[in-house]
Amino acid sequence: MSDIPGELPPDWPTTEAEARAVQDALRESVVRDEAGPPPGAPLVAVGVDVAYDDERDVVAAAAVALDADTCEVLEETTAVGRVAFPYVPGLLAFREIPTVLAALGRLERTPGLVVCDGYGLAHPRRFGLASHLGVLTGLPTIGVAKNPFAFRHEQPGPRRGDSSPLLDGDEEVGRALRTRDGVKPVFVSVGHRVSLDGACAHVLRLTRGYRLPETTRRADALCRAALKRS
DNA sequence: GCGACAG
DNA sequence: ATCTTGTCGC
Repeated sequence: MSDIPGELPPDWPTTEAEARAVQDALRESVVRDEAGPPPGAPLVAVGVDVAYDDERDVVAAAAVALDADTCEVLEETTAVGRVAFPYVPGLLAFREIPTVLAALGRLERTPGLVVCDGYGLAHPRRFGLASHLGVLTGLPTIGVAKNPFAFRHEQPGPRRGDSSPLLDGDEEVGRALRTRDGVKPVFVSVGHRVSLDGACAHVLRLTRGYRLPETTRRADALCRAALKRS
């Protein structure tokens, strides 16, 4: 087994006020001055995602480890749990991380990079899901979101690889990155221990013929399947 | 105060 | 996220 803590810290919050306090306490632990794994070198890239059944109050998470060079699947794990937190914009981590951590903890390999669904530093308190998961595991993480959340951006150029800054006021908190010619961009932000340039480079490298990187596509498919089987 | 708002 | 059929296009 990898040495990822598969369980939650003892102070895991149950109320919105506690959750915001946890974010404020942990946000300074985000490491921003590491370049992260060099794009192009051998890398185990892990995608994580979560699916919900609010009727049954069930949540399923998946972690899929890929060879970043070939996108070959190396390993897949899942975990099922109870929905422990409502969806509140800005507090997504508290809804997703418990089950994601359980799935990650079942991985044999240690991820070189974790690709999350959502945001990292592009967050009202600069501590979105990807940053939170990074701080809890110590792993390099990035966030790839399908929507710009509350942030502004100019339309990037039309070609794959074109990008424009994602802005909170005048601060660049992420990037709108075109992964396919003429297709709506994805929104990339730093989670932990990776630069923004590196994050975008990895996203492009992990994207093969679809808008979303293979890591998130695989994780999305797997957690949905795990939810049905549960 | 009101609306918008990752998944 | 999830509810949901067909449909247009490469």
